[in-house]
Amino acid sequence: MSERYDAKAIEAKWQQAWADARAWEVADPSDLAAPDTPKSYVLEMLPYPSGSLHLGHLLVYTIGDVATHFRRRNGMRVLHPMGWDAFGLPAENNAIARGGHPRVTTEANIVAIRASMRRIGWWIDWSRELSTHDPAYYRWQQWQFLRFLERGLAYRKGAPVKWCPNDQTVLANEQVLADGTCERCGALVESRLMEQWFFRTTDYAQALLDDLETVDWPESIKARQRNWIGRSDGAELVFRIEEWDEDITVFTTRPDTLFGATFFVLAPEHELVARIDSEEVQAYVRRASAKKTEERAAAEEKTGVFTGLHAVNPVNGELIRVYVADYVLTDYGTGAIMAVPAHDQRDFDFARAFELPVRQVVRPTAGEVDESAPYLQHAEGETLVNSGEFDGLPAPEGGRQIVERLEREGRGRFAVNYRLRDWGFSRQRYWGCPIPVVYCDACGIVPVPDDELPVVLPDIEDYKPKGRPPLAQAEDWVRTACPRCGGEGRRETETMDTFVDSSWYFLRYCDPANDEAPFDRAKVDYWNPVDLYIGGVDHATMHMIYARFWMKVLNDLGYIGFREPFASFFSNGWVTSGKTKISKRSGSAASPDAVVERHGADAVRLCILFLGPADQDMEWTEEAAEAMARFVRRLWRVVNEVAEQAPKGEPEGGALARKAHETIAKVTDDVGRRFAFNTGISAVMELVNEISRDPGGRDAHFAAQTAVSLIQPYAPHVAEELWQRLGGERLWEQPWPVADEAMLERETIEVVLQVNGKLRDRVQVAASISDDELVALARASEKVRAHLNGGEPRKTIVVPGKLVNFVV
RNA sequence: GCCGAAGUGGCGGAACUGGCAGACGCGCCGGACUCAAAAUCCGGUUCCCCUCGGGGAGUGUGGGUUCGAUUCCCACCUUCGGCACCA
Repeated sequence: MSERYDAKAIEAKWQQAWADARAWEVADPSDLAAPDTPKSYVLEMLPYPSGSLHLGHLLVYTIGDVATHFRRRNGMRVLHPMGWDAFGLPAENNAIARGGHPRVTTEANIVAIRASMRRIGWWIDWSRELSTHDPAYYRWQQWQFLRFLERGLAYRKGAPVKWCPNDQTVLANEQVLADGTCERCGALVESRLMEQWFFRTTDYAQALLDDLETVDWPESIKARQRNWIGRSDGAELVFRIEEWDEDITVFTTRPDTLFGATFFVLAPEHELVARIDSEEVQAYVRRASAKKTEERAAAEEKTGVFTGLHAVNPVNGELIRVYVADYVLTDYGTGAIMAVPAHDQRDFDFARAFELPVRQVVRPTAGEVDESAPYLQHAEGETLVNSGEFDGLPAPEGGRQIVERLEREGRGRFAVNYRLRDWGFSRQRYWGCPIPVVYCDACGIVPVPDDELPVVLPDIEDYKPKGRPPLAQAEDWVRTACPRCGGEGRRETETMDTFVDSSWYFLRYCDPANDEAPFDRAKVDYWNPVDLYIGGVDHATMHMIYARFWMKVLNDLGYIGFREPFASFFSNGWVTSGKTKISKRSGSAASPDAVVERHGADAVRLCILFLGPADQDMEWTEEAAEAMARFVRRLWRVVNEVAEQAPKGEPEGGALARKAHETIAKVTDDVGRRFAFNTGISAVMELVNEISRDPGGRDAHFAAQTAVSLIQPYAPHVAEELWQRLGGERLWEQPWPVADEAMLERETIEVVLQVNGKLRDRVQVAASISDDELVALARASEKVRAHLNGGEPRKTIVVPGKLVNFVV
């Protein structure tokens, strides 16, 4: 009998061996321009060190780790680094609530998480570790910001912004959830007019949309980004306000309905509305702005007020009434619309409430028109009516011709509108990267010179925002000489959104110690784009859009040679542990530390991937962890038996050897191409079951070596130990096994014999059998003959290697 | 409303380009080893009929293509996720 399996001892032993060999570090090739081996950059989204590791981390980093091992052993130079998204609100709020500097708590968390990660045995190149709160890192972020600023890609403007009253800071649009609450804390977000820093993401809206075609991402993630960018094709049309003789542009996707515009609406926040000298109008505007965005959308009845003004329809000169109504949004399109109640539900509702005319201008070619609802179709089958010279044209064509005419008259043009808006990135909080500018009364906004970077975040006493950013307390820090005129200047007291930190961190891993530039272009161009990016869907529209935007800018500025950061993306599922019974012994809920302590790292790594497909949500259960611990023990026992009993040497090509080769083919496909980790593990379990039937027998040694080698990416420690017991050395350096195709061909295969599609018999035949021989063999089968009833088949279907089917 | 994903045993889930549906695991049932229990090992486990051999039904529903459909096509139902007074 072999000795008891001791996970803790084996895992510690091999982790020490790898550390001694510095096995997990990866060097750049000696010639970056002509690399010796293919590279692969495997990256998971960097963790936020606000607490300790959780089961979600366990999944993400184990997926990346398995991919890392697999690619490494397939002869690739694999970069698999780790870093810390250290800035951000939770650390700061925690500091406010419990005292202590956010840096202290954050760094303590990093120490703990790093220890957990090492205990799990992830194959991470710790020599490239970075943290976003390190001045050596954010120095270069400030440097890049200044390059953006020079090109006008970072700018300041006063704009209505989303304000979280709980976190006392501005939020980016992406950080506000659909129900109008803060993505971080859940508080209802307000709208405020504030001076803010923005990045010009809208300049890149079309590129962000187009380049989605070039990346290998799940369709659902691409769809979310398309949705978020929200391209609409239509036209901008110019209406004149008759009383003021002033032009207002509207955006519409339905220029074909222009003759049906029977009134005109301005958003309450539209700049012209403030100039309307009417107490009734201004009272309405005040009421509307008091309402939350959410209430506005939920309102059953359309509300609004007539301004007394009239707009001139550019296509026919018709005068229509101008209303102010809050169903028109200020931040989409131009904040003004032409209202076509006959063909738009919202305009129809408003027209009903205010008894405005409804004029149908698009008719279906066949069928009756229902006057009680707007007619919304817009296709070749629909034709224009009541539209002057354009009558009878198909709707889309009519729309084109209307815009073309207005274009000639200077009253319109084809236009594209995006839902995407510029990224507001300044935050009125302490724990973030300082924005390196100085305000000077004489010179305005003055960038801090490159050689004075980094602008280091100063220590302060109280992190709580009190109507001004907490950094304003650091008066000695704020007061500084203007870099341009030397006069009195004040430093920017707002900090950057943490999404800036995570927009380029994957570049820094390629050259983490560089103190002369953010990175060396040759190194970054060698490793990037990231070949496999792994993370949660929750970052599909924030981080993943910002990082793409950042790369496009860096490419345009000539700092990098690629435009997309993430060539392929794997979106991992959520892990829950709701139903897990908390063990009385451990006394704590399912945390990676606790489950690793109970079951060992190998079992836990296997378990998280065996629970189900890694891109779907899953539930962690103690039963599942026990099951995988059981498998590891079984593997241990079976392989040890093989090591003691089975003859070594070349495989003899028996059934077990064949099974081993089949398993190689299956696992290679599952890990390498399909990311089907659960079925890959199943295949190895199946092989181990086979071996256990006769652990001293023919081919058992080879089969055991194969099983151990294949399970190595999942359970590297036990695999290493067992490999050694089977007589091998340094499994981590062994090439990934290759299925012997010739053997798979050589052996016999099972062929299914059918009559009329029904299974009648099975025969084992040589894989090399010819179709004719196979058919003859099938005819000879008594079971088949019984169903042929002595007759001749009408048709014979042969699927090579699979079946013969006689149709009678 | 628009966009996306998914419906398979008691459960998690397999079935890669149309070819033995239910791999692998959990749970359950039976057995071995134990004074006993735990652990471990062996066998069984979609449902319904059947005396053994076996037969019939079956992958959300209804059609279709095909010798053959979980897989392809059409229509529908349900669930989950994203976006949305977006002009």
